[in-house]
Amino acid sequence: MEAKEILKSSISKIATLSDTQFDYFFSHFKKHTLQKKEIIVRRGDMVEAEYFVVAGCLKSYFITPENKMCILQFAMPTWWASDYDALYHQTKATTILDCVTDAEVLSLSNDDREKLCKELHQIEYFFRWRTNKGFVASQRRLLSLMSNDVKYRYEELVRQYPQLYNMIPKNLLAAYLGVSRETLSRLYKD
Amino acid sequence: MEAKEILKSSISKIATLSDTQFDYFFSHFKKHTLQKKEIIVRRGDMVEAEYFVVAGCLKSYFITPENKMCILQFAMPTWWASDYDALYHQTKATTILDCVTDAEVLSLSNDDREKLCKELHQIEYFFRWRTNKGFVASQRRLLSLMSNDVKYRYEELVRQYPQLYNMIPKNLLAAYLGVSRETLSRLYKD
DNA sequence: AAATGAAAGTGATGTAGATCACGAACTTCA
DNA sequence: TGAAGTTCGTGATCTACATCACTTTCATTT
Repeated sequence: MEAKEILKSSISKIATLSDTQFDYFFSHFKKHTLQKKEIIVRRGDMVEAEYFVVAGCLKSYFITPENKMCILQFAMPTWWASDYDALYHQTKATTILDCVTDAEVLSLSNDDREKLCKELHQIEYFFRWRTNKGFVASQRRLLSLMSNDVKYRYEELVRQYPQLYNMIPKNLLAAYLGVSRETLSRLYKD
Repeated sequence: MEAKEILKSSISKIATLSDTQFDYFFSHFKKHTLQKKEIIVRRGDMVEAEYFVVAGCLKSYFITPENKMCILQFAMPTWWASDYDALYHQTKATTILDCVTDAEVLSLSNDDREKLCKELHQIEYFFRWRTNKGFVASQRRLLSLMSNDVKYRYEELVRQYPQLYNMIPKNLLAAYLGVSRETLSRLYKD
Protein backbone atom coordinates (compact mmCIF):
# COMPACT_ATOMS: atom_id res chain seq x y z
CA MET A 1 0.00 0.00 0.00
CA GLU A 2 1.18 3.49 -0.75
CA ALA A 3 1.94 6.18 1.78
CA LYS A 4 -1.10 8.14 0.70
CA GLU A 5 -3.40 5.16 1.12
CA ILE A 6 -2.00 4.36 4.54
CA LEU A 7 -2.57 7.89 5.76
CA LYS A 8 -6.04 7.97 4.25
CA SER A 9 -7.06 4.72 5.83
CA SER A 10 -5.67 5.83 9.21
CA ILE A 11 -7.50 9.17 9.15
CA SER A 12 -10.77 7.81 7.85
CA LYS A 13 -11.12 5.57 10.88
CA ILE A 14 -11.74 8.77 12.85
CA ALA A 15 -12.73 11.64 10.58
CA THR A 16 -15.01 11.88 7.57
CA LEU A 17 -13.33 13.53 4.60
CA SER A 18 -14.40 13.58 0.97
CA ASP A 19 -11.79 12.46 -1.59
CA THR A 20 -11.26 16.05 -2.61
CA GLN A 21 -10.78 17.14 0.98
CA PHE A 22 -8.35 14.33 1.65
CA ASP A 23 -6.36 15.13 -1.50
CA TYR A 24 -6.12 18.72 -0.35
CA PHE A 25 -5.06 17.60 3.12
CA PHE A 26 -2.49 15.22 1.68
CA SER A 27 -0.99 17.89 -0.57
CA HIS A 28 0.54 19.48 2.53
CA PHE A 29 2.63 16.44 3.39
CA LYS A 30 6.17 15.75 2.26
CA LYS A 31 7.47 12.23 1.87
CA HIS A 32 10.83 11.25 3.35
CA THR A 33 12.73 7.99 2.90
CA LEU A 34 15.10 7.43 5.79
CA GLN A 35 17.80 5.03 6.83
CA LYS A 36 18.29 3.25 10.12
CA LYS A 37 19.91 5.68 12.63
CA GLU A 38 19.14 8.73 10.50
CA ILE A 39 18.25 11.66 12.72
CA ILE A 40 15.03 13.55 12.01
CA VAL A 41 15.00 16.05 14.85
CA ARG A 42 18.24 17.01 16.53
CA ARG A 43 18.58 18.42 20.03
CA GLY A 44 18.71 22.23 19.75
CA ASP A 45 16.89 22.32 16.38
CA MET A 46 13.87 24.46 15.86
CA VAL A 47 11.14 21.91 15.20
CA GLU A 48 8.69 22.85 12.52
CA ALA A 49 6.98 19.62 11.59
CA GLU A 50 5.52 16.42 12.91
CA TYR A 51 5.90 13.02 11.29
CA PHE A 52 3.48 10.28 10.34
CA VAL A 53 5.15 6.89 10.12
CA VAL A 54 4.32 4.94 6.95
CA ALA A 55 6.86 2.15 7.40
CA GLY A 56 9.63 1.28 9.82
CA CYS A 57 10.09 2.47 13.36
CA LEU A 58 11.21 5.73 14.98
CA LYS A 59 12.12 6.57 18.54
CA SER A 60 12.04 9.87 20.39
CA TYR A 61 14.37 10.15 23.34
CA PHE A 62 16.20 12.34 25.77
CA ILE A 63 19.86 12.09 26.74
CA THR A 64 20.58 13.01 30.35
CA PRO A 65 23.71 14.94 31.37
CA GLU A 66 25.04 11.56 32.63
CA ASN A 67 24.52 10.22 29.10
CA LYS A 68 21.63 7.93 29.93
CA MET A 69 19.10 7.47 27.13
CA CYS A 70 15.43 7.79 28.11
CA ILE A 71 13.00 6.77 25.38
CA LEU A 72 9.73 8.68 25.37
CA GLN A 73 8.11 6.90 22.50
CA PHE A 74 8.55 4.33 19.77
CA ALA A 75 6.62 5.23 16.64
CA MET A 76 5.36 2.36 14.50
CA PRO A 77 3.42 2.64 11.23
CA THR A 78 0.35 4.94 11.48
CA TRP A 79 1.74 6.58 14.62
CA TRP A 80 2.82 10.19 14.77
CA ALA A 81 6.00 11.56 16.32
CA SER A 82 7.89 14.78 16.88
CA ASP A 83 9.23 16.81 19.78
CA TYR A 84 5.75 18.06 20.61
CA ASP A 85 6.93 20.17 23.49
CA ALA A 86 9.21 22.12 21.16
CA LEU A 87 6.77 22.01 18.26
CA TYR A 88 3.81 23.44 20.14
CA HIS A 89 5.82 25.99 22.08
CA GLN A 90 8.05 26.99 19.18
CA THR A 91 11.17 26.36 21.21
CA LYS A 92 14.32 24.37 20.52
CA ALA A 93 14.17 20.58 20.66
CA THR A 94 15.27 18.92 23.90
CA THR A 95 14.62 15.42 22.62
CA ILE A 96 15.95 13.60 19.60
CA LEU A 97 13.86 11.84 16.98
CA ASP A 98 15.60 9.19 14.88
CA CYS A 99 15.11 5.94 13.02
CA VAL A 100 15.30 2.58 14.77
CA THR A 101 15.00 0.91 11.34
CA ASP A 102 14.87 2.11 7.76
CA ALA A 103 11.71 4.12 7.55
CA GLU A 104 9.31 6.06 5.39
CA VAL A 105 7.52 9.04 6.89
CA LEU A 106 5.26 11.89 5.88
CA SER A 107 5.93 15.28 7.40
CA LEU A 108 3.36 17.97 8.13
CA SER A 109 4.48 21.40 9.26
CA ASN A 110 3.06 23.02 12.35
CA ASP A 111 1.81 25.97 10.32
CA ASP A 112 0.08 23.72 7.80
CA ARG A 113 -1.54 21.68 10.54
CA GLU A 114 -2.94 24.80 12.16
CA LYS A 115 -4.08 26.12 8.80
CA LEU A 116 -5.79 22.84 7.93
CA CYS A 117 -7.42 22.65 11.36
CA LYS A 118 -8.92 26.08 10.78
CA GLU A 119 -10.08 25.30 7.26
CA LEU A 120 -11.60 21.89 7.88
CA HIS A 121 -13.49 21.14 11.04
CA GLN A 122 -13.05 17.39 10.52
CA ILE A 123 -9.28 17.80 10.48
CA GLU A 124 -9.41 19.63 13.78
CA TYR A 125 -11.56 16.81 15.09
CA PHE A 126 -8.99 14.28 13.96
CA PHE A 127 -6.10 16.02 15.66
CA ARG A 128 -8.06 16.51 18.86
CA TRP A 129 -8.88 12.84 18.87
CA ARG A 130 -5.29 11.84 18.17
CA THR A 131 -3.89 13.95 20.99
CA ASN A 132 -6.55 12.62 23.37
CA LYS A 133 -5.29 9.17 22.59
CA GLY A 134 -1.68 10.17 23.11
CA PHE A 135 -2.54 11.92 26.35
CA VAL A 136 -4.29 8.88 27.77
CA ALA A 137 -1.43 6.63 26.67
CA SER A 138 1.14 8.76 28.38
CA GLN A 139 -0.95 8.97 31.56
CA ARG A 140 -1.14 5.20 31.54
CA ARG A 141 2.57 4.89 31.16
CA LEU A 142 3.15 7.36 33.98
CA LEU A 143 0.96 5.26 36.21
CA SER A 144 2.69 2.07 35.19
CA LEU A 145 6.08 3.62 35.88
CA MET A 146 4.97 4.68 39.34
CA SER A 147 3.08 1.61 40.38
CA ASN A 148 4.70 -1.47 38.80
CA ASP A 149 8.15 -2.97 39.09
CA VAL A 150 10.37 -3.49 36.07
CA LYS A 151 9.44 -7.12 35.56
CA TYR A 152 5.76 -6.36 35.33
CA ARG A 153 6.35 -3.37 33.04
CA TYR A 154 8.41 -5.51 30.73
CA GLU A 155 5.77 -8.24 30.56
CA GLU A 156 3.05 -5.67 29.90
CA LEU A 157 5.10 -4.12 27.10
CA VAL A 158 5.70 -7.45 25.39
CA ARG A 159 2.08 -8.46 25.85
CA GLN A 160 0.78 -5.19 24.41
CA TYR A 161 3.28 -4.75 21.60
CA PRO A 162 4.63 -8.15 20.57
CA GLN A 163 6.08 -6.60 17.40
CA LEU A 164 8.50 -4.54 19.49
CA TYR A 165 9.91 -7.63 21.13
CA ASN A 166 11.32 -8.94 17.85
CA MET A 167 11.96 -5.68 16.06
CA ILE A 168 13.78 -3.68 18.69
CA PRO A 169 17.12 -4.35 20.41
CA LYS A 170 16.79 -5.10 24.11
CA ASN A 171 18.97 -2.18 25.14
CA LEU A 172 16.38 0.16 23.61
CA LEU A 173 13.53 -1.64 25.33
CA ALA A 174 15.45 -1.12 28.57
CA ALA A 175 15.79 2.60 27.83
CA TYR A 176 12.04 2.72 27.24
CA LEU A 177 11.24 0.90 30.47
CA GLY A 178 13.58 3.13 32.44
CA VAL A 179 15.91 0.37 33.53
CA SER A 180 19.50 -0.63 32.81
CA ARG A 181 20.10 -3.12 29.99
CA GLU A 182 21.85 -5.43 32.46
CA THR A 183 18.83 -5.61 34.74
CA LEU A 184 16.51 -6.23 31.81
CA SER A 185 18.78 -8.98 30.52
CA ARG A 186 18.68 -10.68 33.94
CA LEU A 187 14.89 -10.44 34.06
CA TYR A 188 13.92 -12.30 30.95
CA LYS A 189 15.66 -15.52 31.75
CA ASP A 190 12.19 -16.58 32.95
CA MET B 1 -15.03 36.37 40.57
CA GLU B 2 -17.84 34.03 39.71
CA ALA B 3 -17.46 30.55 38.31
CA LYS B 4 -18.84 31.69 34.98
CA GLU B 5 -16.36 34.55 34.73
CA ILE B 6 -13.45 32.30 35.63
CA LEU B 7 -14.36 29.80 32.95
CA LYS B 8 -14.93 32.56 30.41
CA SER B 9 -11.61 34.19 31.11
CA SER B 10 -9.83 30.85 30.92
CA ILE B 11 -11.39 29.90 27.59
CA SER B 12 -11.03 33.31 25.99
CA LYS B 13 -7.26 33.14 26.38
CA ILE B 14 -7.38 30.46 23.69
CA ALA B 15 -10.61 30.54 21.71
CA THR B 16 -12.70 33.38 20.36
CA LEU B 17 -16.35 33.10 21.35
CA SER B 18 -19.08 35.71 21.20
CA ASP B 19 -21.00 36.35 24.43
CA THR B 20 -23.95 34.47 23.04
CA GLN B 21 -21.77 31.53 22.09
CA PHE B 22 -20.15 31.47 25.50
CA ASP B 23 -23.51 31.62 27.27
CA TYR B 24 -24.65 28.68 25.21
CA PHE B 25 -21.45 26.82 26.00
CA PHE B 26 -21.78 27.63 29.70
CA SER B 27 -25.38 26.43 29.84
CA HIS B 28 -24.08 22.87 29.56
CA PHE B 29 -22.08 23.03 32.80
CA LYS B 30 -23.31 22.10 36.25
CA LYS B 31 -21.90 23.72 39.34
CA HIS B 32 -20.82 21.60 42.31
CA THR B 33 -19.71 22.75 45.73
CA LEU B 34 -17.54 20.13 47.38
CA GLN B 35 -15.87 19.46 50.67
CA LYS B 36 -12.33 18.40 51.43
CA LYS B 37 -12.04 14.62 50.89
CA GLU B 38 -15.28 14.41 48.98
CA ILE B 39 -15.00 11.90 46.15
CA ILE B 40 -15.99 12.96 42.65
CA VAL B 41 -15.10 9.86 40.66
CA ARG B 42 -14.94 6.50 42.39
CA ARG B 43 -13.00 3.47 41.18
CA GLY B 44 -15.38 1.29 39.19
CA ASP B 45 -17.79 4.14 38.35
CA MET B 46 -18.82 4.84 34.83
CA VAL B 47 -17.37 8.28 34.19
CA GLU B 48 -19.58 10.61 32.22
CA ALA B 49 -18.16 14.05 32.86
CA GLU B 50 -15.01 16.06 33.22
CA TYR B 51 -14.48 18.82 35.77
CA PHE B 52 -13.22 22.38 35.55
CA VAL B 53 -11.81 23.60 38.85
CA VAL B 54 -13.08 27.04 39.89
CA ALA B 55 -11.65 27.05 43.40
CA GLY B 56 -9.76 24.65 45.65
CA CYS B 57 -7.68 21.67 44.65
CA LEU B 58 -8.45 18.17 43.40
CA LYS B 59 -6.26 15.13 42.96
CA SER B 60 -6.61 12.14 40.68
CA TYR B 61 -4.86 8.99 41.80
CA PHE B 62 -4.49 5.28 41.55
CA ILE B 63 -4.30 2.82 44.44
CA THR B 64 -2.06 -0.18 43.78
CA PRO B 65 -2.92 -3.68 45.00
CA GLU B 66 -0.28 -3.09 47.71
CA ASN B 67 -2.25 0.00 48.75
CA LYS B 68 0.27 2.54 47.55
CA MET B 69 -1.23 5.81 46.34
CA CYS B 70 0.09 7.14 43.01
CA ILE B 71 -1.05 10.66 42.21
CA LEU B 72 -1.49 11.35 38.50
CA GLN B 73 -2.47 14.97 38.77
CA PHE B 74 -3.30 17.80 41.11
CA ALA B 75 -5.93 20.11 39.66
CA MET B 76 -5.79 23.75 40.71
CA PRO B 77 -8.19 26.52 39.61
CA THR B 78 -8.66 26.72 35.80
CA TRP B 79 -7.34 23.16 35.38
CA TRP B 80 -9.49 20.30 34.20
CA ALA B 81 -9.63 16.81 35.66
CA SER B 82 -11.37 13.48 35.26
CA ASP B 83 -10.45 9.88 34.62
CA TYR B 84 -9.81 10.60 30.96
CA ASP B 85 -8.92 7.04 30.14
CA ALA B 86 -12.33 5.88 31.35
CA LEU B 87 -14.12 8.97 30.02
CA TYR B 88 -12.82 8.70 26.47
CA HIS B 89 -13.10 4.93 26.26
CA GLN B 90 -16.43 4.71 28.08
CA THR B 91 -15.06 2.20 30.52
CA LYS B 92 -15.11 2.01 34.31
CA ALA B 93 -12.84 4.30 36.30
CA THR B 94 -9.54 2.87 37.46
CA THR B 95 -8.44 6.08 39.17
CA ILE B 96 -10.12 8.12 41.87
CA LEU B 97 -10.81 11.85 41.70
CA ASP B 98 -11.34 13.64 45.00
CA CYS B 99 -10.90 16.94 46.80
CA VAL B 100 -7.65 17.89 48.50
CA THR B 101 -9.39 20.99 49.87
CA ASP B 102 -12.94 22.35 49.80
CA ALA B 103 -13.61 23.05 46.16
CA GLU B 104 -15.94 24.44 43.59
CA VAL B 105 -16.07 22.79 40.17
CA LEU B 106 -18.05 22.92 36.96
CA SER B 107 -18.88 19.62 35.29
CA LEU B 108 -19.30 19.03 31.57
CA SER B 109 -20.55 15.70 30.32
CA ASN B 110 -18.70 13.76 27.66
CA ASP B 111 -21.74 13.83 25.40
CA ASP B 112 -22.16 17.58 25.77
CA ARG B 113 -18.48 18.20 25.07
CA GLU B 114 -18.67 16.18 21.88
CA LYS B 115 -21.90 17.91 20.88
CA LEU B 116 -20.40 21.34 21.52
CA CYS B 117 -17.24 20.46 19.63
CA LYS B 118 -19.34 19.54 16.62
CA GLU B 119 -21.49 22.64 16.84
CA LEU B 120 -18.77 25.23 17.40
CA HIS B 121 -15.44 24.98 15.66
CA GLN B 122 -13.82 27.28 18.25
CA ILE B 123 -14.83 24.94 21.05
CA GLU B 124 -13.19 22.05 19.25
CA TYR B 125 -10.12 24.22 18.87
CA PHE B 126 -10.12 24.94 22.57
CA PHE B 127 -10.31 21.30 23.56
CA ARG B 128 -7.63 20.31 21.09
CA TRP B 129 -5.39 22.99 22.50
CA ARG B 130 -6.10 21.95 26.06
CA THR B 131 -5.29 18.30 25.45
CA ASN B 132 -2.13 19.28 23.61
CA LYS B 133 -1.05 21.09 26.73
CA GLY B 134 -1.91 18.15 28.94
CA PHE B 135 -0.12 15.75 26.61
CA VAL B 136 3.08 17.78 26.65
CA ALA B 137 2.89 18.17 30.43
CA SER B 138 2.57 14.45 30.94
CA GLN B 139 5.42 13.71 28.52
CA ARG B 140 7.56 16.12 30.50
CA ARG B 141 6.69 14.43 33.72
CA LEU B 142 7.45 11.02 32.23
CA LEU B 143 10.86 12.28 31.22
CA SER B 144 11.50 13.81 34.60
CA LEU B 145 10.50 10.56 36.32
CA MET B 146 12.91 8.60 34.14
CA SER B 147 15.87 10.93 34.14
CA ASN B 148 16.00 12.76 37.49
CA ASP B 149 16.38 11.55 41.05
CA VAL B 150 13.81 12.32 43.74
CA LYS B 151 15.64 15.33 45.12
CA TYR B 152 15.76 17.08 41.78
CA ARG B 153 12.12 16.21 41.03
CA TYR B 154 11.08 17.66 44.35
CA GLU B 155 12.99 20.88 43.80
CA GLU B 156 11.54 21.24 40.31
CA LEU B 157 8.02 20.74 41.63
CA VAL B 158 8.42 23.37 44.33
CA ARG B 159 10.06 25.76 41.90
CA GLN B 160 7.32 25.34 39.31
CA TYR B 161 4.33 25.25 41.62
CA PRO B 162 5.17 27.11 44.82
CA GLN B 163 1.47 27.14 45.78
CA LEU B 164 1.52 23.36 46.12
CA TYR B 165 4.30 23.51 48.67
CA ASN B 166 2.12 25.35 51.20
CA MET B 167 -1.28 24.04 50.23
CA ILE B 168 -0.65 20.32 50.03
CA PRO B 169 0.47 17.88 52.73
CA LYS B 170 3.91 16.42 52.16
CA ASN B 171 2.65 12.84 52.06
CA LEU B 172 0.61 13.75 48.97
CA LEU B 173 3.57 15.48 47.35
CA ALA B 174 5.49 12.25 47.96
CA ALA B 175 2.71 10.23 46.28
CA TYR B 176 2.92 12.59 43.32
CA LEU B 177 6.69 12.34 43.06
CA GLY B 178 6.57 8.55 43.27
CA VAL B 179 8.52 8.30 46.50
CA SER B 180 7.80 7.28 50.09
CA ARG B 181 6.84 10.04 52.53
CA GLU B 182 9.79 9.07 54.74
CA THR B 183 12.30 9.59 51.96
CA LEU B 184 10.76 12.91 51.02
CA SER B 185 10.85 14.04 54.64
CA ARG B 186 14.56 13.22 54.82
CA LEU B 187 15.22 15.15 51.63
CA TYR B 188 13.98 18.58 52.52
CA LYS B 189 16.14 19.10 55.55
CA ASP B 190 18.33 21.05 53.12
C1' DA C 1 37.69 -12.76 5.06
C1' DA C 2 39.20 -9.72 8.32
C1' DA C 3 38.03 -5.97 11.16
C1' DT C 4 35.23 -2.89 13.57
C1' DG C 5 31.41 -2.15 16.18
C1' DA C 6 26.86 -3.04 18.10
C1' DA C 7 24.13 -6.17 21.04
C1' DA C 8 23.86 -9.16 24.74
C1' DG C 9 25.08 -12.20 29.07
C1' DT C 10 26.92 -12.31 33.68
C1' DG C 11 29.57 -11.79 38.10
C1' DA C 12 30.84 -8.56 41.93
C1' DT C 13 29.82 -4.68 44.33
C1' DG C 14 27.51 -0.16 45.44
C1' DT C 15 23.48 2.74 46.60
C1' DA C 16 19.03 5.22 46.42
C1' DG C 17 15.12 4.67 48.22
C1' DA C 18 11.58 1.31 50.51
C1' DT C 19 9.83 -0.61 54.56
C1' DC C 20 9.08 -1.13 59.45
C1' DA C 21 8.63 0.82 63.87
C1' DC C 22 8.03 4.28 67.05
C1' DG C 23 7.00 8.91 68.93
C1' DA C 24 5.78 13.88 68.63
C1' DA C 25 2.98 17.62 67.05
C1' DC C 26 -0.97 19.35 65.11
C1' DT C 27 -6.27 19.06 63.61
C1' DT C 28 -10.90 17.94 63.93
C1' DC C 29 -14.83 17.07 66.06
C1' DA C 30 -18.17 15.26 69.69
C1' DT D 1 -11.62 19.64 76.64
C1' DG D 2 -10.43 15.43 75.65
C1' DA D 3 -9.99 11.72 72.17
C1' DA D 4 -9.17 10.15 67.66
C1' DG D 5 -7.27 10.81 63.44
C1' DT D 6 -3.62 13.12 60.42
C1' DT D 7 0.68 14.66 59.49
C1' DC D 8 5.43 14.56 60.12
C1' DG D 9 10.26 13.25 61.76
C1' DT D 10 13.76 9.79 62.38
C1' DG D 11 16.48 5.51 63.35
C1' DA D 12 17.47 0.60 61.72
C1' DT D 13 17.32 -2.53 58.25
C1' DC D 14 16.34 -4.40 53.68
C1' DT D 15 16.17 -4.72 48.57
C1' DA D 16 15.63 -3.69 43.77
C1' DC D 17 18.20 -1.97 40.65
C1' DA D 18 22.53 0.59 39.04
C1' DT D 19 27.22 0.50 37.92
C1' DC D 20 31.54 -1.44 36.57
C1' DA D 21 34.20 -4.83 34.30
C1' DC D 22 34.89 -8.45 31.30
C1' DT D 23 33.43 -11.82 27.71
C1' DT D 24 30.76 -13.62 23.82
C1' DT D 25 28.03 -13.39 19.89
C1' DC D 26 26.36 -11.36 15.96
C1' DA D 27 26.08 -7.75 12.23
C1' DT D 28 28.24 -4.37 9.12
C1' DT D 29 31.66 -2.52 6.47
C1' DT D 30 35.63 -2.55 3.45
